[in-house]
Amino acid sequence: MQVVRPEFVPDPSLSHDEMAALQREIAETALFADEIGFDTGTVSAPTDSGQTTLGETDTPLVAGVDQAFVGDRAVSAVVVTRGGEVVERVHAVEPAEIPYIPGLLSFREGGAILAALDALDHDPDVLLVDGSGRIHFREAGLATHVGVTVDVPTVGVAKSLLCGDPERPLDGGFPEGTSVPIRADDAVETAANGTHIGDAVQTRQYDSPNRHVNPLIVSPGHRVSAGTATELVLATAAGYKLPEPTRLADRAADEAKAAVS
DNA sequence: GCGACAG
DNA sequence: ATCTTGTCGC
Repeated sequence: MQVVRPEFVPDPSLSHDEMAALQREIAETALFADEIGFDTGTVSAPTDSGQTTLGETDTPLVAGVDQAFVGDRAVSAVVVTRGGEVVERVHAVEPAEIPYIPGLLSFREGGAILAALDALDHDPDVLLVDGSGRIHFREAGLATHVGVTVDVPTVGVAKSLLCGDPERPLDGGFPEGTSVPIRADDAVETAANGTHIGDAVQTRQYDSPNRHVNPLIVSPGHRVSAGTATELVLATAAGYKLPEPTRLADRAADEAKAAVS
């Protein structure tokens, strides 16, 4: 898939202020409401009702995106799935021009992700990107930046909270299948306090009282609402904390990294 | 100045 | 993200 908005391709040579300014533009261009070309109810993980039904060419393509690093190089892997089955896997290696800076992650990893997406033969209906989307200081996290640049629906799937106020403490997690709203606070400079910017989502939980799993932090990237983002993550989870497309991309990134090392 | 911060 | 063995609990 190709870049649709060249002006938003992450440029690592920009100053921090210019990066922040670009993110504000991206956030204004982003759509945090549903504009997806498929039915959320048709999305599923492998372990649901057996395997994929014969020839489900109508089932949406859900891709997982994840990165690994080798020295100063970023390895981005994209795994496209349909009904829980792998349809395509690609990866790209690009130099990581700048260090990790909270709030500016897309300028470090974005280039490698766009390169990997460019190598794709299939055009995913939605991308599950590791990191934040709308849950970001300027509502323009990695998932939002990538989604707006290629104009494809994206969901941010993070393992920890960057900013925002969870409606309830996240420590200890919640019952499996549950989600808790995360609202904008003073750290989110572009949104009014209280705005629903994402959810803490419990894709997995233990039954025993002396062991628990912390929730995933899910937020809209582009062209999806908070509710749909959470729904998609829960629908593609298959017994593990990470949704299946993300897990597969995780593994693919590690394998590609090993091959590059 | 202090705190807080995805991957 | 990455560096890494054992270890606690199902």
